[in-house]
Amino acid sequence: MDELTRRQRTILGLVVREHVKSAAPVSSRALVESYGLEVSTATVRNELARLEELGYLTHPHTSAGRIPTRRGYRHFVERLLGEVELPLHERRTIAHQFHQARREFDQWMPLAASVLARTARGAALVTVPQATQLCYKHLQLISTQGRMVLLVLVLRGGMVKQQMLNLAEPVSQEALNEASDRLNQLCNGLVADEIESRISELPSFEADVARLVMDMIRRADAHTAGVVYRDGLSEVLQQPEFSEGEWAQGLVRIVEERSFLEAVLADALSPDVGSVRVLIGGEGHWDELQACSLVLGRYGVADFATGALGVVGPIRMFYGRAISAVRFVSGLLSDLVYDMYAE
Amino acid sequence: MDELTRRQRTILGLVVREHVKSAAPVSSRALVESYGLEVSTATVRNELARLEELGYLTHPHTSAGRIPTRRGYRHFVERLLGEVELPLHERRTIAHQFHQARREFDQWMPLAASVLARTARGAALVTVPQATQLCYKHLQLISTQGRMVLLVLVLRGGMVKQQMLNLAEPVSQEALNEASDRLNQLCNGLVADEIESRISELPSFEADVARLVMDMIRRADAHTAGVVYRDGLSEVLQQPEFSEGEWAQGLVRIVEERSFLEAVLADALSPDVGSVRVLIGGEGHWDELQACSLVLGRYGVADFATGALGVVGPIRMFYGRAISAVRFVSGLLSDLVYDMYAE
DNA sequence: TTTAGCACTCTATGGGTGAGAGTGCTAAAA
DNA sequence: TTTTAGCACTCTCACCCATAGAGTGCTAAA
Repeated sequence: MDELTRRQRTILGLVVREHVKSAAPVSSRALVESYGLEVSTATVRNELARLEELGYLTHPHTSAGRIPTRRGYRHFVERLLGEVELPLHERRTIAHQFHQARREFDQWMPLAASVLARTARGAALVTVPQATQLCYKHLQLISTQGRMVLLVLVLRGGMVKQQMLNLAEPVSQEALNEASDRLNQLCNGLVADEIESRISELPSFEADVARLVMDMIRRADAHTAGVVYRDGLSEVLQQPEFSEGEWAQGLVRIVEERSFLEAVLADALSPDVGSVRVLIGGEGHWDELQACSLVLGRYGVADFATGALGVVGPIRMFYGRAISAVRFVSGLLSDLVYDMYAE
Repeated sequence: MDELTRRQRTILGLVVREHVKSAAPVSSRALVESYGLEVSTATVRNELARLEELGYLTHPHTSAGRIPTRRGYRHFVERLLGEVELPLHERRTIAHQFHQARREFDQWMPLAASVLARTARGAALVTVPQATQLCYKHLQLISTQGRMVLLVLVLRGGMVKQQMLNLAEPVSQEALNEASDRLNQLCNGLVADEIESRISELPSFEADVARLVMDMIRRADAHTAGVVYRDGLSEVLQQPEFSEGEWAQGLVRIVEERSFLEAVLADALSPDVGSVRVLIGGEGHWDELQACSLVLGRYGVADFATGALGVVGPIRMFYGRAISAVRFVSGLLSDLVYDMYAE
């Protein structure tokens, strides 16, 4: 992997930027004219040929301009982009929106998805944060009718699960309150296994409820794992590469098919909160994603609860905006999650 | 609007069925050969010409076969389809799945979407049920750290809302329990306006919480209104009419853009629980939906809580399957919702 | 090392052609 | 009056060809 000269780096950067803007192959003339290079088209052509030899650029056919290869994009993202940040006014607006919504848990994910989609100009994906260790915080049994009871379980971190249960015989709300209180005293802060070990200390009705609660905690992960908030898919589908042809398939699949998304996340997402990974054109082993790139991040509080967020777009996406948007929104979400946890 | 002869109806029905299967224009020969009609192609051609004159069929060009018009599909759905039902074994399987999930509120919507998509062979949309009249059922204040408190509000019908609040000074969990109890006694079964009228009866801390609760109840509608579960979009996008060209736009927009879906639902969805409406090719006033049809239903318990569900597909969808699937799933969901409500 | 000049290659476009599909019409048959 | 066979007609589709234009690669000179 030879070093590139300064001029080669400049030209590679310009080809990427121009192609991202125009969606068409970039010619030597276009580069010289649009960016006022101080050299002739022939010189640029020589450099383009060299960059192609090195694998950063390619040709659709002999007499077309150059387009970046995956490797070209990768080099652009890792070496040429530098540290990018959203403009201050955008950061302010976004931070303000998150501040407004800070109290309303239900709003966080849709807000994050919407902000990401608009800021990064791509389709946004945000998963619900998953607690690394789920533990009991509070339980309430609420009688609804006859023998039907609504069980509301609050886990540490504010996750709330609900389930109906059907009792063998009617129980008054007062009795339900007492049972709830007893369970709350015994189980506060415990994980599923610890609850299991204390079940024997409980009267039979409470023990039944506790068993159910254990189940709910154990399955809570699986249920929420898949909940993904999305935004902006239809805008991205209007990009020329998707407007016709079957490239749109991969884009729609990653946004709509939970299992596909999970596979890609498992493969490409970093375990570290705050880090951002870029997956370009499927990186050779996701055929459906040849025309797409993903910018993926993880947010939350390590060892407590983390979630994933990302932007999907055509391979010629605005990487600078996407990366800085993912990083910035990830930070805001992490702050919100952090505030929810007792230190 | 002239009456059609029996033979014309038969032929119209066959054209629709054949076109739905083949996705191509249907020729007179194809009809005679595939369906063993006892007449010649010339006779069929005469009838086809007549059906075209009456507006049920059209031609893409002179020497192509016929395809149904919106009117043709409409007639097919309303007059020719008759009462359709899913085969018994499918109904059994589906009912069984819903029975398994009956206790787990969070599973209802994704299950319904997944079943609908697979059964109707289209993209499924299911909205969360919205209570017609939201009323207070239970509240719990849970201290998390220092001055942060998690407020969990249960509404009648099992809807659970949560919100963080930041107190001016720390309050112990015991005091929070007492406040919760007082509010629960006073507010059980009340709607937002009734709570407002009783706020003066409460001590200041509880009154503040009650004001917040009122807000939450009033905004609960707006928040959940938009929550839509989806499934099967990527399968539908593989249909030939969407695989290239810009028809896919309308399909993706209705599935992904909340506001667009809401506009269409407001326009086309019947207010009656259990009824099913069919919107064919946008019916002339939704341009984006020219290539799509929707089969929409409403489920729930009238005057308590209802939601919408539907199937979106190409205009040449399997209307029989879609209608019966929507009707059947709607019934199952309605039963679940009914069970949640006190009579 | 850079550049001007030029030959070369490939695409995109438009016209032209022939095969094939399917219709509409007409006139005869039932 | 309805049905049908036969046939002319129309339109698409696939293919080929020629041409214009874009853009490159190469060579030789600056």
